[in-house]
Amino acid sequence: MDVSHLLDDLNDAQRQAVTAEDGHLLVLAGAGSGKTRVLVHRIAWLIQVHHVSPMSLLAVTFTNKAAGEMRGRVGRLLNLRPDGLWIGTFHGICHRLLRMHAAEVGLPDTFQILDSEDQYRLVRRVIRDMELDEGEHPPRQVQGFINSHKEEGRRPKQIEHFDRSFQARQVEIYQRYQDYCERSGLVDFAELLLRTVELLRDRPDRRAHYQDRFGHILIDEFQDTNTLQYALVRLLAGEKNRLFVVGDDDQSIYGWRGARVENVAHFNRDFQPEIIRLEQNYRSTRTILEAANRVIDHNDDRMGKNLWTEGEQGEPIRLFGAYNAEEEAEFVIARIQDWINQGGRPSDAAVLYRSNAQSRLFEQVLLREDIPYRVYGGLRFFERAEIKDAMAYLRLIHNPHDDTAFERVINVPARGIGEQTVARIREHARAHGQSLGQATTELIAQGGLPPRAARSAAVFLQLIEQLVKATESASLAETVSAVVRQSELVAWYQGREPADRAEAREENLAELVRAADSFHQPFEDEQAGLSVMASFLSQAALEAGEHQAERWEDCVQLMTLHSAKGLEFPLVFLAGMEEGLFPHQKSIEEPGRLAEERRLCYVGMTRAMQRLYVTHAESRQTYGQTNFSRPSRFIAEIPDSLVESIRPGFRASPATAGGGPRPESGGLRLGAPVRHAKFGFGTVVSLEGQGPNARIQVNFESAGSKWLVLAYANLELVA
DNA sequence: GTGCGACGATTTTAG
DNA sequence: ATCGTCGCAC
Repeated sequence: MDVSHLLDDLNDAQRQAVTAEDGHLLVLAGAGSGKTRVLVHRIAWLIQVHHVSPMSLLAVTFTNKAAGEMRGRVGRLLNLRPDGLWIGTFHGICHRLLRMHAAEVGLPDTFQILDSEDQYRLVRRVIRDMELDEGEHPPRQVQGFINSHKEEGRRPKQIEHFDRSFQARQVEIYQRYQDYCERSGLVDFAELLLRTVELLRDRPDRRAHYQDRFGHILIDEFQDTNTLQYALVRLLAGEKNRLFVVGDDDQSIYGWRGARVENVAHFNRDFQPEIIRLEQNYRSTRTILEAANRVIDHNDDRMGKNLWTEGEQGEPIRLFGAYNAEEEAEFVIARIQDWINQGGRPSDAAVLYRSNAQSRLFEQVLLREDIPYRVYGGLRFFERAEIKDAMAYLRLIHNPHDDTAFERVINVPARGIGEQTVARIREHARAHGQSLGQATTELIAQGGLPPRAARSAAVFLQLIEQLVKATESASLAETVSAVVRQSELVAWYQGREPADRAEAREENLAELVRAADSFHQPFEDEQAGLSVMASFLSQAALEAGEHQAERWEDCVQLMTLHSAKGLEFPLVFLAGMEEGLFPHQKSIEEPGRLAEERRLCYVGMTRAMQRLYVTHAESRQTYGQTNFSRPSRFIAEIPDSLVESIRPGFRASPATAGGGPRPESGGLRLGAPVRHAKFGFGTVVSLEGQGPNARIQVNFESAGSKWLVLAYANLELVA
C-alpha cells in the first residue's frame, strides 16, 4: 500500500514523530508547528502501516472541539470512518467507561452529570443545611476546595485537618456533598475522572482489560493535564502500552485550574520517552516569532525550544500607547477598518485581552462603526438559564427522584411554592430517606403542608406525571417540545424580563427542540444500553455547545487570551498591556503566577500570522474607578529593534484627539521621583481613584513598594 | 410568597 | 460600573 501521502508534506521532525518505531514519545510542539497534523498522521500511520486495529487506539484531548477536529481529519486522511477508534476528551472517555461499569463503581445506571452550576447550587444547599455561615464558607470557594482535592485524587478521609478547625468544616461539607451525590446518583466533572481512576486502580481485572485493549495512547495538550489525568494515563499505559504525548510547556496557562506543567517532566522521568521538538513554525513572520521567543526567554525552568520559520521577516510589531482605554479602542478599531479597506476580512482580525470586562469598549466602537463582530465567552447554549430549566424538567421525566432538577424547577415558573415549603419537603425527605418528589407526594397525602402550598405542589407533581405519561412513547423531540409548551417557561420569562431578553430565551427554547430533533444517539451509548434521553442529558452536560447561537460568518473576533489558545489570525491586537491588568495584579505577587502570565503573553503573540499590534492605555476605568498604570513589563521584554512605536502624532478621530483627562495629582505623574517623610525617596508607580479616594503606589528605594492615600501621604515632588 | 433596593465582590475557564 | 445575592416591605 502506498502510504507516502502520510509523510509527503511533513518536515523531518514531524516525520520522525509520526514514524517512531519503539517506546514512548514526547513531542514538544511549539505554537504553530503542526502538532494536530502530527497526531492525525500518527494515528493514520499506525493503522495503515502497522495495521494497528483502530479498536486499540485511544486519543485524548481537552476539548470537544479538538476531539471533533481530530476525528474529522483522521477520517479524511484514511478516507473512512475509523470505527472503534476512541477519540475524546478525558471526561468523555471516563464517562463512557463509567457507563459501562456503573454497577462496579457503585453508580446507578441512570447516573447524571452535574455541571459546575449544578455543583455550585448543591454545595450551597449543603452549606445551608449544615447551618454554616456562607460568609465564612463561600460556596464558590468550597466548590473550589472540593474540586481541587478531587483533582488531586483525594476523598474527604484523605484530607488532613485538625479537629474543629476551619479545614475540618470544609472537609465535612465535602463529605456531605459527596453523600448527597451518592444518594442521588450524581457525578460532577472531577468525579468522572476520580471514579475511573479508582476503578482502574482497585480492579486488577478491569485494569488488565483496558491495558490489553489500548496498545497506543495519544494525548494532546499534555501540559494541561492535572494530577488525576496523569494518574489515569499511567493506569492505562501499564507496563507495555505506548504513549504518544504532545505538549508545550511554554503554553501552559491553566495552572490556576489545576493543570500541572510538571507532568511533562514527570512523564519524562516515569517513561523515558524519546523527545522530539517541533520548532519550525508555519504561522507567523520572523519578527513576530523572534519577539515571542525573546519574551518567553525571560522564564526559567523551560524545557527549551526555539521557534523558527522559513517565512519572511514581515512588518515590525506596532506599539501604541493610548491616553485612555477609549482611545485605545478607537485606535484598534481604526486599524481594523484600515485592514478591511485594504481588502482584508473582518474575521482576519482578533482583539485579545486579559479579562472579559475589556470587551465592552471595543464592542461599542465596533457597533458604532457597523463592523460585524463576535465576542467569545459568556454562557454557552446548555448553560443558559432557560435551557437548564427545560433540561431539569427533562431530567425529572427521566428520573423523578433527581433532586437537583426538582429543586431547580419546583417553583419555576413561580407557582406559589416558597422556601418554607421547600424546606419542609427537604426535611421530610431527609427524615424518611426519600427523594424530594416522594416526600412531596407523601406530605400532600398526609396534609403535612399548608393548603395553598399543598395545592401548588400537587399542580407541580401532576405536571411532571402528566408529562411522563404523555411522552412515554414520544420521540425525544416531541418530549422536549411538550416540556417547553407545558412548563410555560416562555410566558414566565416574558412576564418578568424585558421583551428582547424574553424573546431570546424563547428562541433558545425553540432551538432546544431543534437540537433534540437532530440529535443522533452515539453508537457506543446505544451499545451501553442507554436510552436516547439519557444520552441527550449526558451530552448536554459534557458538551455545553457554542457560545453564540448564531455564528457570524465573517466578523471581528473579540476574546480573552485564554480562549485564543489554539487559534490563529492574520491581524492580532494585544490590548490592555498594562501592569496590573496584564500581568494581572493578582499574578504579580507570586513568581509562579507571573511566569504563567508571561506564557499567556507568548500564547497571545504567537496567534498572529502577519501583523501584530500591542496596545496599552495610561488610564482606564476599573470597577467604576479611574486607574493609571504603566505599560506591561512584557512590552519591555520585546526587543526595540522589532518594534515600531506609533504614539507620536496619532489621532484616532478628530473628536477624541488629545485623549482623555490627565491624572490630576499635583504633578505626581507616573515615574515622578518623590520623597516621603518616613519612607524616603521613591518613584511613582501607579495612581488610582480620584479626589479624596485617590491612592498612589510608590516604589521606595529602601522601604519597597507602598500604597498611600494621596490626601494624607504628603509626598514631596523631587526636582 | 413575591418583588425591589442595598451591599459586596469583581482574572483567566473546558468538561 | 455591573452583576448577583440578601434582607426587608408588601
